[in-house]
Amino acid sequence: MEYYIQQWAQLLSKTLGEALSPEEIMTKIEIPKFTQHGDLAFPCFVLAKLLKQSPQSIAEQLAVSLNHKAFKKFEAKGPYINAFINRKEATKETINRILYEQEKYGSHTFGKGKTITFDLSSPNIAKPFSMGHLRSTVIGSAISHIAEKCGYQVIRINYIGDWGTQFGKLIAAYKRWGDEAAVKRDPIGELFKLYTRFHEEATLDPQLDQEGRFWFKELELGNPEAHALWEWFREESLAAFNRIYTLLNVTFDSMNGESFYNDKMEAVVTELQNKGLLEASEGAMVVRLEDQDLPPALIKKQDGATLYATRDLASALYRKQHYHFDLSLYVVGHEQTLHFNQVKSVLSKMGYSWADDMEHIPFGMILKDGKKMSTRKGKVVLLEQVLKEIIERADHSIKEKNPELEARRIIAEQVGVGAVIYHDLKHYRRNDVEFSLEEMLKFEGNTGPYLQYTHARGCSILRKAKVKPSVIEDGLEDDPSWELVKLLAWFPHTIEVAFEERDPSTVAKSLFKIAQAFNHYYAHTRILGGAESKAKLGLTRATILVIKEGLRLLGIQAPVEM
RNA sequence: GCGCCCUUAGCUCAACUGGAUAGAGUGUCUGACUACGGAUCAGAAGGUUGAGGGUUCGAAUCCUUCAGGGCGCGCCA
Repeated sequence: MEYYIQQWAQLLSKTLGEALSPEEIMTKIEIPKFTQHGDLAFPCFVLAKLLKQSPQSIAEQLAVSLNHKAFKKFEAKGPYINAFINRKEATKETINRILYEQEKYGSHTFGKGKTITFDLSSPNIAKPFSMGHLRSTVIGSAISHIAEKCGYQVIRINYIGDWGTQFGKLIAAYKRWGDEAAVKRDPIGELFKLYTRFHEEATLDPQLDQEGRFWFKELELGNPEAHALWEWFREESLAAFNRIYTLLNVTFDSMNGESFYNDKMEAVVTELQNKGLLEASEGAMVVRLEDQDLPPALIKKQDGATLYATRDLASALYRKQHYHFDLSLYVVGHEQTLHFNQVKSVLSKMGYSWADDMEHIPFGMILKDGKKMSTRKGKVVLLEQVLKEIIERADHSIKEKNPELEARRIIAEQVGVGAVIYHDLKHYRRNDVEFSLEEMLKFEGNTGPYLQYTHARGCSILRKAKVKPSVIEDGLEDDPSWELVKLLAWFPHTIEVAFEERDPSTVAKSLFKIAQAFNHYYAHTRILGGAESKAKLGLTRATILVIKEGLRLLGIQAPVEM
């Protein structure tokens, strides 16, 4: 599709006697909203000033003088020139390219030789895996796939929250009210109960907070009892997280959590000291950032224990040394924007210019009744519960619609999980989303299962056709197939935009449109048999290849039957 | 109080980053050949883009004021 824009821009530039460069024209060319306005449009307003004529008359004059073999015709419509692409040629080219490249279609090379580290998921041990963690996991994972498709080498880091005052609190809570057998039976549930109880009682009894701080300090000092408890909690939690990651089909290259940086923090603190950045303030150690219009970053607490900023500094340094990243992306909720800016600023002050290569990718929160879900008060929706429920529904649905399907359980998982992932990724990542189980459990309309269903149906046709077209000789011309082909042709560009914007929803939206166009096509055209059967089958196969690859980028499976 | 973000159909969201008649999904109502899989398709209804002002050929989009909401703002992460 970009090819046509280029061609037309060159042609326009030439006929205008180079009053505008092809590049300038290219940025102006747009895709018309209405099909009767053709495939590409050029608004003539910019020319009005240059040529001192009305845009309407410019459009009229230009339209008649244009001529290019890739285009069927050019039409003036008010101040616009509309271009109509030669469909037969374009459908053939596009379909054949997809059939030839298959799952490679849409790849780019601009990331070749460069490395990106991803900070994603990063759940807190001691807290259950919530819907909020789902966002970081799923968005981060999708962007990392998209980056790979653009040629980058990616390193997925799950920076587990396995260190910090919350462990002191958890240890204190366990020592007060804990029951070993109960924790063994249901680790996450029980630990979470202890955690919320701690926060409830701490509001009445400030003594508790002190106890929590005390135990964290002990943990940092290497107290064996504290350490053993911490280790136990950590293992149990990780096992539970891994169940979820398996379901979500997410993998990591590093599970180095915050605790990994314990022995690397003192070095950071001394470095800050040596560089004269550290200051005592109200008993704590801080780096002042007034010149950046930011509040000071806290490096050490009054009692000498470290804070998350300290650990984030240590981990950033480690990642740079270890992975030599060209870009370091942090997929973290937007409520941490300030913290992230502080960390970056401190690194800059330390003289590390690569701090500019660190990028926060914020996303909106999942709200409940318009409010943030608070872990501390126990008001969270647990991802595992939601997944369980939705897989059950998918299973039920398959039983009803496709009773003889084998491996129902596996497909049900793919469909259910696909619904959850897609529901998250279809929204622009920065918007807050209101949590609605009802909405998430839907399998109709703009949903993951809709895309999967479209894919399965396409596969079904190919099975019946008993041939797998790998090249077609003739193109197609009808409206429904043309609309579909245009969308398929834009797919590579979509990938590029999705990467640049670090926005998986771009891919999700494009897939939905493709599926919609295919279903429309399918409903109005007999694919098997008849004239142009081979081209139509080719288009079908091209479509399912793109849907499958697009879903893969989003982390969603594409079953051939469902 | 200060800073950042948000407000589009009943609901959930789009709109190629300033372009033609603001579009989908869902919900409501109505239809689809004994169908290449009905988790689909077609149609109807639904809007002063939170309010006012400004910038220009042109504004949901940029600037400004106001209203409503969210998040953050030194010992949580």
